[in-house]
Amino acid sequence: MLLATWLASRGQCSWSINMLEKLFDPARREAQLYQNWEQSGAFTAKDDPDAEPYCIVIPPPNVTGSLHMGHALNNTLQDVLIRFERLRGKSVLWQVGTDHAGIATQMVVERQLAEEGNQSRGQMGREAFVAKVWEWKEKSGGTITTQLRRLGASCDWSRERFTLDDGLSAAVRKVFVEMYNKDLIYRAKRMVNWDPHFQTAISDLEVETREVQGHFWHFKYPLENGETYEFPTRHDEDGKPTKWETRNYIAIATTRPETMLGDGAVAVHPDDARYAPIVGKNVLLPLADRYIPIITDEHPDPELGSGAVKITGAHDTNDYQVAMRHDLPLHIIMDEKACMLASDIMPQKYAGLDRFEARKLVVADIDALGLLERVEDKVIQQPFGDRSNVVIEPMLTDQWFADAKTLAQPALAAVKDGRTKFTPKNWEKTYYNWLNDIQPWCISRQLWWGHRIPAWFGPDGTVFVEHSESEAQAAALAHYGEEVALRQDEDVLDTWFSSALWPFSTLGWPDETAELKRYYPTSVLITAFDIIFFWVARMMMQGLQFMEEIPFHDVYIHALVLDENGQKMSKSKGNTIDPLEIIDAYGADALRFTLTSLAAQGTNIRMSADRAANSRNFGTKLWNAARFCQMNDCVPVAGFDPASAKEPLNRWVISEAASTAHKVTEALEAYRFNDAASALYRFIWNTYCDWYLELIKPLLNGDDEVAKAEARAVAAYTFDQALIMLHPLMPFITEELWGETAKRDTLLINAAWPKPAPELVDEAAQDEMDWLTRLITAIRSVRAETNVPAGAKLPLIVSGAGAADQQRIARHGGLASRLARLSSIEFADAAPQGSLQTVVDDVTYALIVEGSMDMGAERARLAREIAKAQEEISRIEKKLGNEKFTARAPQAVVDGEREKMAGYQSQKQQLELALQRLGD
RNA sequence: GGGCGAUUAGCUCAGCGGGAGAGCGCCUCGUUCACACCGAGGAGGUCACUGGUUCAAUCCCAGUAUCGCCCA
Repeated sequence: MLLATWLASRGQCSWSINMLEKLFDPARREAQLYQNWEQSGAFTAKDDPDAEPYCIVIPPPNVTGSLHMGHALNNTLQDVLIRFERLRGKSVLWQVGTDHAGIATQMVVERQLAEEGNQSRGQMGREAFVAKVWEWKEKSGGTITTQLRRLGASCDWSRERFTLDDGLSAAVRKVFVEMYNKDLIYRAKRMVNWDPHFQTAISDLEVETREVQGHFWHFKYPLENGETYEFPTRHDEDGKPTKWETRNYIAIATTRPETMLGDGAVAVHPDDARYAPIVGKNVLLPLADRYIPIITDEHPDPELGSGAVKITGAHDTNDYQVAMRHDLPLHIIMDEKACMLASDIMPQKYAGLDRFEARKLVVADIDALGLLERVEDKVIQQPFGDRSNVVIEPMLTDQWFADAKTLAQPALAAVKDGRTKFTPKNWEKTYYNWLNDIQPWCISRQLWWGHRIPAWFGPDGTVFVEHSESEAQAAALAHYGEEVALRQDEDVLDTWFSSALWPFSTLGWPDETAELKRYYPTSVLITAFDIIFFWVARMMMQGLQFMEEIPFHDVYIHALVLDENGQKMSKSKGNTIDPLEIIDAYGADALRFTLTSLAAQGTNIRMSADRAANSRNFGTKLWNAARFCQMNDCVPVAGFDPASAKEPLNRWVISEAASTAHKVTEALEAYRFNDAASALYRFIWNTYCDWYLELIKPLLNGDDEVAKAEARAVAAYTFDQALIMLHPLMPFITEELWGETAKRDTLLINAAWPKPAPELVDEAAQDEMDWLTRLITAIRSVRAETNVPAGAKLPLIVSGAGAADQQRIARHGGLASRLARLSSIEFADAAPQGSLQTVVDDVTYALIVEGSMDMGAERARLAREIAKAQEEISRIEKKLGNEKFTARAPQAVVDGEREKMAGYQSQKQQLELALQRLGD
């Protein structure tokens, strides 16, 4: 829609007629403002070949997700950068979308089916279930994208992608096939983390190791044929055994007793002399009634427990390594639900029992045999599924793996040689550590929701990895020389497998689209540290593999959002702060500004509603400044050139705006979000509202039409500058004010960011206004501290002023009078007796109070001031007295100190005089 | 066990080799024509500790203590 049409169609095309309301009402206006942006086409990437491209791909939220504080921070920061670069005129693409979240989504839909009393997943079968999930996705999958809109996220919704879209699915298949053909993907029987609840393998990263209170059960495994050996029970200081006992068993300890049913050996360290006599002999595995050997291996730690460990090759990662080294049998003793699996080696009584039931029974039975030596309480490290929250079981299963080690090498190199940079830089170390120590990546999942693995098996188990079933059939025909029935692998791929392709698959790969050409590599990836391994590293691997180019130039790692007590927010703790509640209460701008100003590099963020209220107040301050401008006809003047301003006051605020623009630009370019926020806060609140608007009031109410016109133009110009610069952080209120304060050619979202303008920085004007504000502050301070009634207007006598100061006073006396409540200003040789005095830059300013003044308070105040000056003098004296300092410090620093010294000395002198003049 | 980070005002946190800062809270004063979601003024800090480097250390280095996170 054309802007003019749009402006006309708004019910409130009233900028020149209606006063602004007293407060901005986010709840009433945000949705409309958002819609205006979206409908104006501002979110869609410009097709301007001259514009520099700028692209961010969103970390795709789970399709099941709803907006939490982490999302709010993550997307606020992205939107800040996106809006900033859009204002700078770049061709901006914020690529948005969601991922299918295999386990999470399947879980949600299964739960829903159960609640609605439907058939279960198993009953309805794969095809019907997947159809149900799609149904769910269409109906409920868009929650988070709606919520992102409420946050103000200006992403390109026209390009929204989903990891299971046709295009992205084709990309996944192509990647899988190519990696398989390059031996970067293979199928193997290996130890994986098995989640008995979801009944699927999960990756190492989806396992959370927690310390829990557990037990260490010490069992005795009797030696075969009743053999015995001498086991040392006491040692002297040198570690030589001094006492022995005769044993007919070997003691082992375990935290998972039920696994003993699958033991293949007992291992001791080769250097462990205690067991040397029995190495190579067999022990009877109790309950199972099997004999297993005692072997030596480097794995057992002689210091730990008895020094002997049971080896369950198929159910423990370390034991698996030992078993492989010694060719031990791998007895699989559990099924996919982690129930004891009936087999030749499984005693009947345990078959079918849940692992924890089996554990109790095994312990009881061992005890009954007199083979339970003792039970020790022990804090153990236990693996849990991060989604299922059940204990993960290491299991030996057939899975597909990606050769992460090979993929990692280019990914490491790209960061080492600086093609991709992390901010803050220290995260690079984390990235290196993980990639250097990377394990094969298990990419198959025993789920139905996801990208089904494009592998088909022939009757004899030969595998054909192809893009489609027909291609697999063709390959099979070539292989067998006849048509055969093929069976597709049942498994789907890890969701992260498709997410790893996100930066290029969303841009159209494998097609060579214009977007891919223009926006890849993307500019920056913004994410939290907990996703470096899951996602950042994998995107690096796959981007370098398939695009032969890094996926992003920068990676900005932001903090976690904690609650106000510094605790990680979690639903189970009940300490979550819902970003939508903050938006409801204070507006999206307030939430965004709060998060941005707290987003300092390298530290976590503590979020509380108080902070949001403060940000809301900041918005209100801006709003009221706009009302003030409106009331005083401060409207933008077409073609106004800020360099043409004459009044020092105006030149000063223009100067401040320019240097704020410089600061904010630098801060955002360096991802120093909090610095950008504080520079804006300072400029708008402290400079513009507290001083500039106050200072122009006399002008606006005066008769000098030329001065008035300049003040109006400058007030409007600098206010516009503030709106533009604040827009990335607080888009709604700034856009509203932009539209309400003047007739505009464009929406604020498409306005032009201030260009660097060093010529607008006027140091003389800055000095002069700095002096004026210090003078006003000094007089106010004297008045307040000596309890002068707030409303009283006092005469001011200036003494000791040179020509320059006299001129300044002549220029700005009126302003000072108004802001410091003076009735008159006169010059004199000395301050009158019994007046209130203050010193600014060697000049004494005396206030004449009528009647009796609070002499005690004034004396105390002057004494305090003098003491303060003396403190400074002493400090600098000490410094200047140090010959090494004057000899070695840079001349400018030494000169600076001398100057300061002189200043403090003369100030102190003046103050002492003032104290004298006060009389007794 | 390995790695990373933190320790600055009552609270939450910036800063970072040459004069200790912000917001909130607190105290005093103030509703005159943008704003009480406000204005003016003020109090409050051996910048965790111990050493070292330096003319100069809150800042750099080493160690100690406490706390937090990640990995095994």
